[in-house]
Amino acid sequence: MDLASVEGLEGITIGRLASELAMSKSGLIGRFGDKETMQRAVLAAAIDRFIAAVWQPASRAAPGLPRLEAIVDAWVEHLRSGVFPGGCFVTTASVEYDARPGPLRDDVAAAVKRWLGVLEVQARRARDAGDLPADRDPADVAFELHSLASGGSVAGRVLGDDEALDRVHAAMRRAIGLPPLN
Amino acid sequence: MDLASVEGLEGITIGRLASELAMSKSGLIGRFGDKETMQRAVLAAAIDRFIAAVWQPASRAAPGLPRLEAIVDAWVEHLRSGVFPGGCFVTTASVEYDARPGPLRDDVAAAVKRWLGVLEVQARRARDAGDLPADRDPADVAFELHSLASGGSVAGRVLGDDEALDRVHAAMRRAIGLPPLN
DNA sequence: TTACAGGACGAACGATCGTTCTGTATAAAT
DNA sequence: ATTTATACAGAACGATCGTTCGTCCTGTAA
Repeated sequence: MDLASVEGLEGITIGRLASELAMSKSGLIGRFGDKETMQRAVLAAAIDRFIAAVWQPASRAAPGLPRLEAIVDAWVEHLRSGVFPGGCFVTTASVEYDARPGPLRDDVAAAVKRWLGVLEVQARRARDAGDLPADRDPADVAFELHSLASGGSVAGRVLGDDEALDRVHAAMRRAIGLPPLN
Repeated sequence: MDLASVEGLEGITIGRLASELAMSKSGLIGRFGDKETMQRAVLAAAIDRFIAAVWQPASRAAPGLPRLEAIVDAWVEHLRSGVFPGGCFVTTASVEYDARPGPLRDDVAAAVKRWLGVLEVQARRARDAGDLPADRDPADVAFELHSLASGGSVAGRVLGDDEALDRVHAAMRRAIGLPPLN
């Protein structure tokens, strides 16, 4: 995962990864069968880590706006933590496969769709509870949050801008009608 | 540019590009010297195309909010046009090099910084004219617009969602306080 | 004591990578 | 008309790519 977050899933090389793991190429690939299966396993592992870091703690908050706020906080904190030295894994994979059909693209799309669904459900609950404007489309809210996190973290990384994630956080809170943090 | 927008700048291969251009490998690389110089030339050409498609028409609008609106409209239209079969070039390059130092990373960072500067200037003008709230940070506005365009277009591509750019457009207009389009 | 499954190894496969060198043909300059 | 420069083809280079092969070692079951 570390290697792929920097070089991309497509940038993983059996030879290099094997030497990084102090294994032989054949010993490594024997675990998965072929490279694509290994890439899918890496992606699945990274998604699990995201869920554990963001969804799991946030799911303890009350449904609706409180949970949405908890998600946003955990999300930004996850991006800030630097668990992946190369930035958000799914964003990297999205860019890599958005124009390249195949199982990996399907896996990435499924993961993004699932996450957007989670966000949309909470946005709808928030709207039904009166915590979001009645004319606000929950799917719009979900898509906007995802776009900000994805695009913002990439821009911050390439610029080397430490304040970027603060801006992302502020924009996400603004998107769901929460007041600035301070 | 077509090839790189799909496979990424790092995914360009001298052999493949040469055969796509019906040239020999040596004939192609002879033009640039080495691969990295060629990649930088491709990136520069893509940036020129972006400027021509987005900034040039928008620069005819009055400074401040009108110009910001023109930029947003042209920007979304540029993303919609599909000039690059693999999506926004600078976003792809940002993800590829955000964790990989070198001249290409520097080029990408410089381009993003320059564009954010353009957006920030117009946001400040809009704020000074009273078209944006006085407590709204122009740099925040610039960063938010960039994040939405970048992250939103990628998400839309990987999901195969045709409405995605409409959502991006709406979110960008919302970010600068403009009313929904209809 | 034997049989066998699983994991990992080193070696090798053909293919492709980026780069370099040499030769030739065309166009420009003298 | 002759020289010079440029553009490109062709061949070859060492390196690395993903994959496959046969072999060995270890641990468990019969």
